[in-house]
Amino acid sequence: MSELASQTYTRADEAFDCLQTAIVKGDLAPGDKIGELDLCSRFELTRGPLREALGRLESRGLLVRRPHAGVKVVSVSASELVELYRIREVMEGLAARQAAERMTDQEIADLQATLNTHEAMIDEARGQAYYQAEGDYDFHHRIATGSRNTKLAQMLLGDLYYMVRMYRYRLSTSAGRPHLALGEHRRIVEAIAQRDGELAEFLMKRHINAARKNIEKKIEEGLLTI
Amino acid sequence: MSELASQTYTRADEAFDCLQTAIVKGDLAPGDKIGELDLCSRFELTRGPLREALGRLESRGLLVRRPHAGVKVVSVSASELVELYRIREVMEGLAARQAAERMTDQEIADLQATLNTHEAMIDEARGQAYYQAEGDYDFHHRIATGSRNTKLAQMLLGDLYYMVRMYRYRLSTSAGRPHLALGEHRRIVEAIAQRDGELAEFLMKRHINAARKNIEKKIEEGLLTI
DNA sequence: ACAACGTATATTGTCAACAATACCTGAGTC
DNA sequence: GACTCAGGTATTGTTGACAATATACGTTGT
Repeated sequence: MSELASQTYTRADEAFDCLQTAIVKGDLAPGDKIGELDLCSRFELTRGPLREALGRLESRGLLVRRPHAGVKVVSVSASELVELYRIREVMEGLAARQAAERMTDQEIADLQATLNTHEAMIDEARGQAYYQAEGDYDFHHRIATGSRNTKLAQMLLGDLYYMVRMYRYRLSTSAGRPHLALGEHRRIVEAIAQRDGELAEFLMKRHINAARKNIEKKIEEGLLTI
Repeated sequence: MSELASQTYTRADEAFDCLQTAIVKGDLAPGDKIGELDLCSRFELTRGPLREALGRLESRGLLVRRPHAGVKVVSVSASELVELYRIREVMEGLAARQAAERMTDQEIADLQATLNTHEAMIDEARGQAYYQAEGDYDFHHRIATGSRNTKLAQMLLGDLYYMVRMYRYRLSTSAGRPHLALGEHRRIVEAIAQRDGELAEFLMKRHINAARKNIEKKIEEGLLTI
């Protein structure tokens, strides 16, 4: 996760990663008032590094802290998930545009290669779950970093994606439309390969828009109330 | 700054605010390897809360930490400032759109009132600096919160604006075009008042685009190399 | 019986001492 | 003279104990 692996891995970093994955995977349910001591014993940590990690997580909006009252995982509503996708739409649109302008040919080739891998997985009808979870993440991850926009990548990779993945784990949403999504991914990469930033932005926005509408539909059907 | 003033203000919060303003105002120069003890004596703090604040700041990208090597304020380049404005363009565009859909009539009235205040200040030719620094910030702040998009507002207010303000203090950029900016602000508010989200988004994007081009021009002229 | 208050407890916030590590200085060698 | 390597030092990371506060419970008064 960390870019160039700062040789020494501090306890606070460890705590941060543990907590983050625990929150994302749903091991720490939202709304729970969870004590620091519980967390310490759970992750074999002491309170110092733990508190530092809690501060970071709070700053990223994954949990909320009330002084002397405790920490709880942020409770999330379905409508907020939709809001997240609206943000993704504009930010990843920008990322796609800049990626088209700035990615190296090698990076584009790699991106196409990952898409082929994903296609193979879907055709074999196994690992659909993988494709939707990690594969999709991988695709968007590459474009975010390919934008060469440090802050943009940081916001997408460090904030938004974790929140989206949190929802995904919790509700196993984003189900369905694997072939559809792959096709959309292909078109986006095509536009990037042709260095057509405007088109790449348009396609990416439409892609995420479609994902959002898919989620909204599920909410309508009452499958997604949190 | 904190939304509903959590009665008790912890030392870590204090440290966080002190450091943030110090960074934004330029009292802590970027690139400086600044020691924890120095900071402690400077802000009358102890290392515990300080470290917690440092973690939060690092998480927000205002400073970088290398284990056992120290903390330094993130050094920023002119090109990265431009990248920031590209992000602002799409995010604030979205904010304007959602604000047009969701702001209360009262909020819109307040927004118009602040614009009148700003105009009076400019006409009196005093407080231009104020208008450009705090006034502009105030305008964008209101729209961000008016979007009713929690995460969007959090990202704009908690991350992007601090970075932009950091640059502003440091280079006293964003100079010029006060009347121009005010006119653009007025048109945006008009669109919001008419509940025309699409237009509000378009105008906001163009507004920030203009600001970005203004900065790029200065960079061309060599006035803004960092 | 219900409400309000005061106390008790458990949890969080804070502090100061200890341990580990990166950087710097100096000597030695090529 | 320049480079390498080793040790010292200062700074950071970590720990455990202490202080402050919010919640919960029991008591008391109406």
